[in-house]
Amino acid sequence: MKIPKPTVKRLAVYYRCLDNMLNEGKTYVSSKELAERLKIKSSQVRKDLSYFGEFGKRGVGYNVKNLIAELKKIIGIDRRWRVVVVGAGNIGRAITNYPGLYKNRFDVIAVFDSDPAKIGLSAGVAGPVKPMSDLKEVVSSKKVEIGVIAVPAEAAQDVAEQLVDAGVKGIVNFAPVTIDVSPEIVVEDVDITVSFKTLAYHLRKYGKNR
Amino acid sequence: MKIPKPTVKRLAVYYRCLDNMLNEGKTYVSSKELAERLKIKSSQVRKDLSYFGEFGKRGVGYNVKNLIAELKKIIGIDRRWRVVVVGAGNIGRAITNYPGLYKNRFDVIAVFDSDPAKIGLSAGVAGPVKPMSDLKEVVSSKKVEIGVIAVPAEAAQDVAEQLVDAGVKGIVNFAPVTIDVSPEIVVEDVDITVSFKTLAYHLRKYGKNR
DNA sequence: TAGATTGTTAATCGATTAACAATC
DNA sequence: TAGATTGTTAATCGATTAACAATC
Repeated sequence: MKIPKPTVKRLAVYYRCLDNMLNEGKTYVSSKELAERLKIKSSQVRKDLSYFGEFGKRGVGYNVKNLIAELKKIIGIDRRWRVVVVGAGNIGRAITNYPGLYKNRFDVIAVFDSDPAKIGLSAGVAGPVKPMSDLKEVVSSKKVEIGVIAVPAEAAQDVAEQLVDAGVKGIVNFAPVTIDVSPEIVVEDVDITVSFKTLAYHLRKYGKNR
Repeated sequence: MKIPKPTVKRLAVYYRCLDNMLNEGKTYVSSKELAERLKIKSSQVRKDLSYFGEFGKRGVGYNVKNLIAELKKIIGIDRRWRVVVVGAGNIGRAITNYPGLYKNRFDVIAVFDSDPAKIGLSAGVAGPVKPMSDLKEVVSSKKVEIGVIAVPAEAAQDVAEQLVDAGVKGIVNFAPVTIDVSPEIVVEDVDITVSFKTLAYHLRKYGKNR
């Protein structure tokens, strides 16, 4: 069955929300409660989940722990993923040491940079920064599936090609350019400034109406 | 006229792409070229722009410089915005020192943290980390419009309330919880792990088909 | 049983796309 | 003029929502 793209994004949101609810001590939750917390409709929640199976009990709701476990399987985080980061600048280092990534089962196992001055500097959890010449060896020997591009726009395409050549299957691209790779590689683009710009757009609009 | 939400997001994408094209020395661009670069349809580009005016010349295309200027006005970045960051951890520091933010006309003017051990440490471009007790004074005296939440989930709601109380009009929330503020405050949620999870979902799916 | 909530259908709503007259 | 590309309409496609029978 074809899954709507927005549904896939929301699965991660449900997972996060349920995790918070579990911490609050909730054992059961209804689609209504979940929807209210996320400011969406309860029928949306039920529809999204229904693409993947029947996880609730009529009249009762969903068992929080159980639904979390099911979502882990659906999202693909019932296992750990190995990640390398290219670029030891602000973004690269923040990603590498972001506890939320490890918590969500992504292990950054190495950080690379082309700047000789940065090689050997500590990159926190991922040990010292490694030279680009080590990339291929590390990716293949450690069976790394995901590469993160955290370099300036000019270098992004070249880094993308090196990552693909080294053998990663997916790329998270923080560089502000569209990269061009073969279609079997999954690419997720993240532009940190987009949310600020969207905010500016809405703030401006509100201002105009006053 | 009602503007589709996806259109607003794409405006920022067009802006970024045109900026890259300008750097490549392009003076005119057609909707076809822009669309190919972004892997969308040319009619989508034209439709999106048509909500805001007529910016092209039939038979010729769009003047790159001119379209950039128009998009700046539409998005709301024909002026600079003042930003404060709360949380001097990995994410807070990366946001503060991210050159792309400054380039896109967002000025981080101060960083705050509740941890006494972090007060006074350098936060790069924004000077030393300030205590939360200074937040209200700084926001009002410097006329700050945007607040960034870069604290752990548990502290996010409290920080959101302090930011609103201090007078910000919009919030970019990096904490992995939905925050609850009065509806005239514009909130953009950013979850860094979502793109990794979406990647995991697609990688898993591809694997299954093999 | 009575009350609650699921899973699913069908209707509605919103976004994308093709097509083409207008016009540079 | 001939060729190209816009701006816009109308058709299509996809996502959300309301409604309700099923059932815990």
